[in-house]
Amino acid sequence: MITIDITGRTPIYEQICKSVCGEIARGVYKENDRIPAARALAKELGLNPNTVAKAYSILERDGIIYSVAGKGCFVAKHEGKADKRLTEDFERKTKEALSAGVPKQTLIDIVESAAAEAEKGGNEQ
Amino acid sequence: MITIDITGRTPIYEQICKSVCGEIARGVYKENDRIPAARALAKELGLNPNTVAKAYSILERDGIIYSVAGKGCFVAKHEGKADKRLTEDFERKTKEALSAGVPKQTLIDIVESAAAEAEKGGNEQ
Amino acid sequence: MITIDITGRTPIYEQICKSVCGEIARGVYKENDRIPAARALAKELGLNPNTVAKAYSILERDGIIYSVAGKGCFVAKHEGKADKRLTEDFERKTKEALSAGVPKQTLIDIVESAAAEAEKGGNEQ
Amino acid sequence: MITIDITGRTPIYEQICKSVCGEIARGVYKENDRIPAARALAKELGLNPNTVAKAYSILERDGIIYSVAGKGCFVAKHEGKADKRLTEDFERKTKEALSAGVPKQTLIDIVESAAAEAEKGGNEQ
DNA sequence: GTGGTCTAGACCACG
DNA sequence: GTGGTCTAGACCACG
Repeated sequence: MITIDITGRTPIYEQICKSVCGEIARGVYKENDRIPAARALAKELGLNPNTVAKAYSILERDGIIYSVAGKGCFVAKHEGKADKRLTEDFERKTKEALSAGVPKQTLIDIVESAAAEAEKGGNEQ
Repeated sequence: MITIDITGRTPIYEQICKSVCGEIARGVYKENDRIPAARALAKELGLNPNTVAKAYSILERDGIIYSVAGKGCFVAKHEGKADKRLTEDFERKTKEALSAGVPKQTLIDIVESAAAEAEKGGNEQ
Repeated sequence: MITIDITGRTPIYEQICKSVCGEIARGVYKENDRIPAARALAKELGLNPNTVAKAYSILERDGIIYSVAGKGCFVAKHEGKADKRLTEDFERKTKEALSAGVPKQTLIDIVESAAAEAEKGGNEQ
Repeated sequence: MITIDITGRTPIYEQICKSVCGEIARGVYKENDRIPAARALAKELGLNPNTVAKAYSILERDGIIYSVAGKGCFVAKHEGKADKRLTEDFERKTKEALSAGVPKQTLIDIVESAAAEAEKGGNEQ
């Protein structure tokens, strides 16, 4: 399930990109699988079709999906790009925290406790 | 030293907040210490005074500093708020990555390698 | 109707915050209702847009409204924060007066007579 | 005991005025009593002498004290002006709250609970 | 159109 | 000198 947060600084199209990459990384969509039509997804999420179209065009530009006119969008042979996209924000924030002087161990502790909480919270997926 | 990154989505005033919190967390400024005058910092960074003033007023609202009109801004008894502010982005991105299905170990590996690189890169701090 | 008092020590942005909270508390705007666009309100009140924007951003930080860039500002699930904001100044002044030695009954008398006068003066609301 | 809050919007000289009025209203200083010398009070509170002098000159202008060159400042026949000064902020905030739509009873409840808390807290004075 | 950010510059009270 | 407030006006991303 894709959930969109209209509050906050992350643009909606970016959230869509992340969600699709997440589903690709988790194997929901495999290479050459068709992903949901932009218009259908827009309707489902109550978004402007242009917003979803923008997300898809970014994913295409990044080599994660490819589009076939009149057919739809499909997962490309992306060689891990989808996975990398999921962690690039995390990596940037890691570097920022480290350069601000936060000790490595503090960060690892945060990861551990977040993971423990996530495990406890829900066993879906 | 505070460095500002013009590119990217993080507003300048937010970067200033982070930098000041970093210096407080590292003990550069202790409780009731005076932090640099808004106008002086603006001049040093080549920014408009309003931008620094905005950052300072946010830090005051958050209880990390207090301002005395006509005197300056001082570090408040903030009870770890400065430290928390440095890691809250990291924590949010950790949770996002985990809920997207990224394995805990992948995140820890990223932290480790970023820390190794940071250590190699510069020995300041 | 929002009226602004230029004289006195209360900043304009604070008066806007109070006014908006008053309208939320009175039910003029309910949860998820859109409040007036910052620029429209500024024009109506003859103020600079930045002043209204400052008020709105404070209300957002306080969790009373949330903003959706490109859409507008909306009333948040604020759990009485709007009401509390309307009485916090009064409460502070109550405590100050009491600790200065003003008898409780004197304060109640003031409230009673102010309320009587307000009722007589105008029947709006 | 006079305590000064250097944070917040209330100027120091205004706080001094309030404190002196409070002591007059409570009968600590009676008509024609000498109040503390400005310079002595400044030293005691760690303030700039000009700040205390400003407070005293305002009290004199308002007819609450009178000064005798070379002798000091004394409590004037002020006919309740000192008491009124202690409640004028409270009265203003009462009116603001009422005009914002806060019910009279809510304000009275706040006074009652603040008084109850004050009684419980300390029995000094 | 909407909010978000930033620059530029002014004036003020306070101390 | 210092912070606080405000106006004026610009540019941007988003949708």
